[in-house]
Amino acid sequence: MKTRTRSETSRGEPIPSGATVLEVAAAAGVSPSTVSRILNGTARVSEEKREAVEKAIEQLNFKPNLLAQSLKRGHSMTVGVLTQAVDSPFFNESLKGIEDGLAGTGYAPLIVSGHWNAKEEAERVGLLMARRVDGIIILTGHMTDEDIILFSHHVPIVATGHVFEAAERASAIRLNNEMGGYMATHHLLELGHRTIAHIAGIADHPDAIERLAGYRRALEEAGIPFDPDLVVQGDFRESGGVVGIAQLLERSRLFTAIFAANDQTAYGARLALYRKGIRVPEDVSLIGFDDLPASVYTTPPLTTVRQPVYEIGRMAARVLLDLIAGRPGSLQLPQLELVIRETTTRLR
Amino acid sequence: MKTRTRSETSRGEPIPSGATVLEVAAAAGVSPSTVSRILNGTARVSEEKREAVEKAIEQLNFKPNLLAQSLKRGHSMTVGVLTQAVDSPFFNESLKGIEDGLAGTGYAPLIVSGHWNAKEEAERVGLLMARRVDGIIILTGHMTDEDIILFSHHVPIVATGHVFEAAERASAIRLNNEMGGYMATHHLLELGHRTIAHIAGIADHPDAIERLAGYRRALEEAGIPFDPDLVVQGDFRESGGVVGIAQLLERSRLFTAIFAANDQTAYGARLALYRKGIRVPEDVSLIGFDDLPASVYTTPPLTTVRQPVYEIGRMAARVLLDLIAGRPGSLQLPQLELVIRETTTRLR
DNA sequence: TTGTACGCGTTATCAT
DNA sequence: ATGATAACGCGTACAA
Repeated sequence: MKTRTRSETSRGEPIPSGATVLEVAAAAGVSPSTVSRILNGTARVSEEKREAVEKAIEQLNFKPNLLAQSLKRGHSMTVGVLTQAVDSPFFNESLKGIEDGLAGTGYAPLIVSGHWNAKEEAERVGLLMARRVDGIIILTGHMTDEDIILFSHHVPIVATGHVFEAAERASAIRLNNEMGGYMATHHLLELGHRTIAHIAGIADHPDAIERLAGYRRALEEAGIPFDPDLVVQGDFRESGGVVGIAQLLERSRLFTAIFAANDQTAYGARLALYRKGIRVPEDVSLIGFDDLPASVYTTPPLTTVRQPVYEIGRMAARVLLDLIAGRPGSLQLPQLELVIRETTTRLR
Repeated sequence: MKTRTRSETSRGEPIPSGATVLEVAAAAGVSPSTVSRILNGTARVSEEKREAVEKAIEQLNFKPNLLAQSLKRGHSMTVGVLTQAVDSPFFNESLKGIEDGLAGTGYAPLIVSGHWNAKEEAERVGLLMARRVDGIIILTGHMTDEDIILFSHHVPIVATGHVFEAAERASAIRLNNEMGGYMATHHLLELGHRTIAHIAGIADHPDAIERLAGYRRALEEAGIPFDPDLVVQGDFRESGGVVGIAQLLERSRLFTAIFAANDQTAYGARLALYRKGIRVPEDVSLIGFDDLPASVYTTPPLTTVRQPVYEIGRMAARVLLDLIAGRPGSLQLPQLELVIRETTTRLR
């Protein structure tokens, strides 16, 4: 019969007990410093003491107190992540990228939400700093670039959805959203559409503004005058798409295609169209922006401009790690990509 | 002109500087203990010193180092959350509930992922313990109940998707999944369906097993013999729904309705049916389980059994807070609820 | 190679 | 009411 000498899970994972280096040292008959040395491989230790200590560690299920370690070493092995909403598929794609980018580095993400509120965002970042995170990733939001730079004087920061020039300890990861808006609209134009509506994103968000600019540039290039009646305000969420379609329909412009500022907006638009008995893509073509995982499973699957959200998160993590380590932190991002599925079709 | 005496954001949020109580004490001409007393309101302090200290705090932008506080006080004001996938809408609904349940309490969630892997889950929980979280919320997963009880000897735990009896410092939040499976199937039966397929969840997951049991009970009650050919294995994800439909169709049973083990499975099934030109709900009725936010926006909107995922997260947080405070921690959960939308219809 | 003593930043105890 | 001192658990300079 196998004797269970220490508490462990059914699969053999030891369960940390809360023992301290002192107790381990006492049990092994050595000094605490020797235990520390063995733990960190910071100096040579005689074989017999090493064995004694390792045995004691195992028997006591000792795991170093990361709080104490952090206090002593001056870093917490934690990176703060400011997201806007934990229930948003868009942000969570990035979160997954961050998680993967951090995997195996010993760093753990501490996630807080800003809810698109500049004041709340700043307060959350302050919280992260009080917890002495070693770096912060900011996923878009409404804080000003100046504020971010200000914060970065105290802790390295990587931000997405912001446009500031890279500073000493601050990097902005940006995609060419203007180009994305252009690509989406251009795709529609190529299919023969001439009356193309746009449901925009959050009013003052740089991404939203740029996508709209791309939409206008494509139109202009095709010699089609910009019609403000074809553009309605959205909010990057499904509900904005629903409302947007309602408004568009009220204005009684006969659009044949819609460019939604993001996929979630497109989902809402899709539903509103369905409610009105307007078929996609037979009656109206619909294109989104982001390529969320769910867009593969809509009916019909959504044509969209793929934004490498996951990769952005992953890259943000790597760049932040660079910044923390005092390295320059270069970034090379994948490009936007048109993903043609089944919600867009040639105008009959 | 307003003089800016200290560094702050454009909206007036002060930026923590990393000053210590010692520096504040020096600047105010008092002892560190007095500063601490004022910070924590732990004893009466003369008005003049209070003012001096508060001024020093403001000028230095002092914020207490939570790491040091935690070490000293013996608790970290952090609760660990073991989720399975940060990119899953299901788990993120709960995460949102947890976030809200923790709001205003000073506790912050530290989120780690187990990826449905018992070994990884145990390892992650160990990590959380090393970081000295004050409690842990486990969102389903594959760890055994015994392991969870074992962990709970060292730190309070609230778990969902597990069935163990409440222990001293461990609570399991469960819904009646069997009833849910029954409700879904019963709804289909009421609509006149007699050949009802089921795409199951993860093979050995208690929730999946119970939902299947509910399906069987409803069938039995209606006097319909159970047909194993109508049940295929899924995995709680969209891909499982796609594969499930393919298998079902191969078996050439002429089902008129489908009960998918969860909404994501239903999404996949919906797409597979669309690909085959099978209309929902005209040709086949489809019902899911969970009522994810996205289910409102599918075309057509998905009929499903609403599981109060958000409330579960919120409740988990409150119960854990109780456990941490040494209170009993009672739970009273909202019930499952049939949400009839547009993917189910009466059999012609 | 090993141990002692100190400091990380905070709070609690004990004097005064 | 206030200050000096010890302690939380760990890592490390220094001494041996």
